[in-house]
Amino acid sequence: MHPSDQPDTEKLTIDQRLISFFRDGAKIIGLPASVGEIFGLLFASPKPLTMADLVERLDISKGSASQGLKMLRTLGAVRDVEYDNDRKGYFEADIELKKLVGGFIREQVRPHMDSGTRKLGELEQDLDTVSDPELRAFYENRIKIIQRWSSKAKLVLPLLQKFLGE
Amino acid sequence: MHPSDQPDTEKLTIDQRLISFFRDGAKIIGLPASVGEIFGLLFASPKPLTMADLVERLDISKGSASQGLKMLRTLGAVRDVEYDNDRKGYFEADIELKKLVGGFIREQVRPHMDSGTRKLGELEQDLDTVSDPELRAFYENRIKIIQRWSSKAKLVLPLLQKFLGE
DNA sequence: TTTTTTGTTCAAAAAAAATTGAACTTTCAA
DNA sequence: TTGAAAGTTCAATTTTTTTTGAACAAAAAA
Repeated sequence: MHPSDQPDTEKLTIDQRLISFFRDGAKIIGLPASVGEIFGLLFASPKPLTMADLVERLDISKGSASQGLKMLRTLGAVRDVEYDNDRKGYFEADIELKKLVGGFIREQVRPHMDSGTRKLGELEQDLDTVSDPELRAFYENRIKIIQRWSSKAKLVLPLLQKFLGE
Repeated sequence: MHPSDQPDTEKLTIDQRLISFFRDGAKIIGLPASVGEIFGLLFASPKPLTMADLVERLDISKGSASQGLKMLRTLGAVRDVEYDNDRKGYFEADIELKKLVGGFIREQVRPHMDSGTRKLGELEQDLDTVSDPELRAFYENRIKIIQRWSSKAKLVLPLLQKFLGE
């Protein structure tokens, strides 16, 4: 019997736990685990970190670190900061929920919604090609249903942003 | 030059388009493409379909059809119906947004949120193990930030459901 | 019964997505 | 300039997820 009766999970440090927390969070919203880990480490760090820090502390490749940072910057979840008047780039996690959610909606949700809206339009065009009147009426109704969903979805996003902003 | 000057996408039938629409939608919310296709075909069908219909019309395996239907039933997106007083099982798409979103939240969102909440609790426990007071104060603040996010998230879901329920 | 039809399960195969790392580019200091 | 440090890119690899299909189980018809 081992001296410690604590389960495995008890041995993790706070920063390891934060990294794991954000790794899981990233997977949930459909982002690569490495992206979540990078954000987690930055979030858990009292001072800005370099790409080399990420590579070392997360044991990931330079490629992953570079690509992950790129994605996080695009999402507005990480920002470049001056530090140590050093030529290296330093990074910091953004902690404003409004900004994080806003970036996610802008980069991940909107493009999908726009493409969905476009496809829906194409669908409507093609109604003319349906000759059987009964089937056509059925499809018309189905398309109306999706359109109702779509207009709700379009209202929800700004509402959500408003709710999360402060 | 080919006689038709229509691009490829113009040749699709309405049901093919609906299948493609829901395949994309499924991928976006992190469900397998086949699950989206099954829902799409059911949504596009004026009458209930059997598993054999799905296998034939979507050209998927019996295994995929069975698993996909299972998931869709769990989500409350598809229901069993009596039809043709036939021994076979017949299925129909559910078209109530409230129910679709509710099922998704119940099956996919809540479990993740609960696990996140648990992890957050563990994190808080471990604050005691941080001896450096400055670092500890930093972590305390970080955890507070996540807790604020978390309580917002917990308010958002019922709000969302209320908004979507007619 | 026995046979046929219907549906499920799950190990293996295929497909998709993430990650690596080496080659390349950029930037700055010497 | 040249060299070294920092960062990016992307084809190849690894990992993860999805899909398949054959074996199995359940249920009803013959």
